[in-house]
Amino acid sequence: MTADGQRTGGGQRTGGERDKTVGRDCSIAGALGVVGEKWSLLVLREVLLGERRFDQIARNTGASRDILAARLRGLVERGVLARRQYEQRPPRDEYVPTQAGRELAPILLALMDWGDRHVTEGPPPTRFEHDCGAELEPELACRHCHARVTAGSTRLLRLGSVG
Amino acid sequence: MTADGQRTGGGQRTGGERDKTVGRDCSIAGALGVVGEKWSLLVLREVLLGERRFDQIARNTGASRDILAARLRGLVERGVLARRQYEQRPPRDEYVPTQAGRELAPILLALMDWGDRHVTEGPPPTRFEHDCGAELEPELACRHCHARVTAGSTRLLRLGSVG
DNA sequence: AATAGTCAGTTGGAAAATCCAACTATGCTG
DNA sequence: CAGCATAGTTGGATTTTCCAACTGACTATT
Repeated sequence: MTADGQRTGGGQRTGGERDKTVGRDCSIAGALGVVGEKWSLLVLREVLLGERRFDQIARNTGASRDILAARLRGLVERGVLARRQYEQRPPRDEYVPTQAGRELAPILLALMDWGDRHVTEGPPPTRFEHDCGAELEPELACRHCHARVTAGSTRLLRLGSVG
Repeated sequence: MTADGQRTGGGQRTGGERDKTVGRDCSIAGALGVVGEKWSLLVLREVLLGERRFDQIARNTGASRDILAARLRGLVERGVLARRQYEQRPPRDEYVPTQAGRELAPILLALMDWGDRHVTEGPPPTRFEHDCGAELEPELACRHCHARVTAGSTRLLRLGSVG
């Protein structure tokens, strides 16, 4: 689990193996290699919500404690979370998001929005308000023209090869 | 695997079990219950890229054929993909994205962007151009004020409970 | 000082998911 | 019919995950 996987590895391969039957060279696969394991994104959700202690994260995600310990270790290794002592008397550590971890927040919000619209029945269980005062309805936009980005509004410039 | 999971189920639970030690009621968990299994998002990537045949998807993702068959079946059941005959003479089916599936494209693009910036070394293996002519650099924006949405620009209005 | 409680994990063994190569099934083509 | 292509399925090995119970460090209580 030597924090490699990147470039060609990554993929969906859970462990930290070496490329064998790789698949397409692709940063989606790379990203999933870092946060795509079971429970990782839910752990990150809790941390971003401010829940930073082991027991709470375990309770709120539903992950079993051994897997949670493994995920936290992995996310710290890969730079998504950092571990910090927040109390000395009983020496206690907490997990906080790194910059890279905070930059996953939009992805979680987009996933939440999709889940609200396509899987959750009834009203959204969790809701956010944006700084502008409106209830958050996120959408992906182009940084340049600020128009919405959808499946049909892009054209492929270059495609990663299939290693 | 009765396409339930939703509301409270979903979670990270891979099979289609019933809530036991659920975790927070949350549409992120719900969404991951639909597309969070290993390989699902890479399969969707291929389908959205236009690769719609079994063998190609297998090759381009690196998933083994049995798992791929299970994923395709699951994604069709859950309404992310649809199966359609594209040829009669040798009767052949292809997998195409549904509307819900196409609406996952922004999430894949956001993941790709994050991967480009935080895990892939070197230049992005895959690049898109937006309709506006600029190379795509996606960001999450508020549908109302069109400002960028980051980890710090939202406030929690309501939080799903921990079932 | 013993006892109990909290927190953050670790352990061992069972269950489930994934991997892999080989095989089947269907229809076409020569 | 033999050979090829596509789309899976099968069986068995390997890897992950689950689960409950346990450890270890420290604090609070009596």
